[in-house]
Amino acid sequence: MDVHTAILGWLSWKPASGYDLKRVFSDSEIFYWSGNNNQVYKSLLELQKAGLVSYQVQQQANLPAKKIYSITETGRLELRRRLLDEPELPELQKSFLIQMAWAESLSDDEILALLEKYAGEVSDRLRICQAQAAQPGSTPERSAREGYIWKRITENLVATYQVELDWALETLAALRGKRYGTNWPGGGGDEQPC
Amino acid sequence: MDVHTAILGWLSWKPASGYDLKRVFSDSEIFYWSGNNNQVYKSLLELQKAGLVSYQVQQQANLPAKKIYSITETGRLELRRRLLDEPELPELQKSFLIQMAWAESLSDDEILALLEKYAGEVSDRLRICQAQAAQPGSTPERSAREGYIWKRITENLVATYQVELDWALETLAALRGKRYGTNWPGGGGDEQPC
DNA sequence: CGCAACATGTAACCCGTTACATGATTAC
DNA sequence: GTAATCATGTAACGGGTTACATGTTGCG
Repeated sequence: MDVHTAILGWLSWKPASGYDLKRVFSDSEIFYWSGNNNQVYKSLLELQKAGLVSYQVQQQANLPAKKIYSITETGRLELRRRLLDEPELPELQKSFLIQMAWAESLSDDEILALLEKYAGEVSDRLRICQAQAAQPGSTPERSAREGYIWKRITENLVATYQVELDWALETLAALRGKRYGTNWPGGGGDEQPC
Repeated sequence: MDVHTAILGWLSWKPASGYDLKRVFSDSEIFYWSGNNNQVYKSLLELQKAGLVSYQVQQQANLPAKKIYSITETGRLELRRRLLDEPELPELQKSFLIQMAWAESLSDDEILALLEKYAGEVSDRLRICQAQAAQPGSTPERSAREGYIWKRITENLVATYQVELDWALETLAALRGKRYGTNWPGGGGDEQPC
């Protein structure tokens, strides 16, 4: 999934400058992966050449001029086309699992320390996501449907980090108690401590 | 989180050829992201130059010769060092969420179709993960601790896909029923339908 | 004075993907 | 015969990251 789609999507909501886009992407949990100068400015140039976006220069007193980009009609069509593409599975790159996988040469204490660190970081991130979910106005809500979808998007991220945290804490507890047996806690093997 | 670590890790369990590594990585859910010729063979050359791995050529009747790579003592030390690195947060690239985010220009039916497709694919992947969890011998179990950790790794993936599936199904149900309100189903906002 | 925020861009690099190249054997 | 598996590699490309380059305003 490329930056172009993310930019077209955002501009289909409201116009923005390259700087705006860069900031909003790198601050966001969903779009973070396209939050750097190079991509944004390069993509905007390409999109503009392809006629999918256009811009107007806006002069500002005491601040540098900015290029306000808007999506064109062609751009809207192209975005629609991309939105209808086959959905892709999430790409999970959990490098921590690789660390765990080959941790046999580490001591119990070293593994526990890693897991604690991991749980802490996941927990921090979880709280950030929950906080972002709370602040209004930063997401589009042109219809009840759209508002609901955006709520679900943040819930998706929260839920994802939540299972990750649960997983880490349960693994931690089991390793601390040296409970290596066949599924003491629940029974089903799933993360749903009802 | 590079391929080097993944390779060193695997070789710390047992020796393998480039071909073995490539196959085992691309078939795996955890290591899939390093499953291509180029990376594996290039990494092996670099690791060997750095003295972290060594190889012996093994001739085979009726089959091409293969280079069996083993980890060196230096390699083990280097691996240990990498295992103790700060754990990284999982990198979640859920391009589907971007599709949902800007779906305002799509009709209800189009969005429902996307969600159904997504749920189907996640469900398929989930079943693959669960199946892989069942087959023994493919993962190291040099100690009860290691066996447990590998079990937890597969459980992590299963749990991750499970929340994703639950999320898709609940979103689907809500959109079908046009329930855009504030959290009808549970109450907490979390994915735990107890 | 130095640093952060505003604002736009470029250059170099890393790493992963796709595709290409070779060549023997086995199975359909 | 033609495709798949075994086995090793290279080349070209794409996309994302880091760092560089430039210039003003405002804050501590």
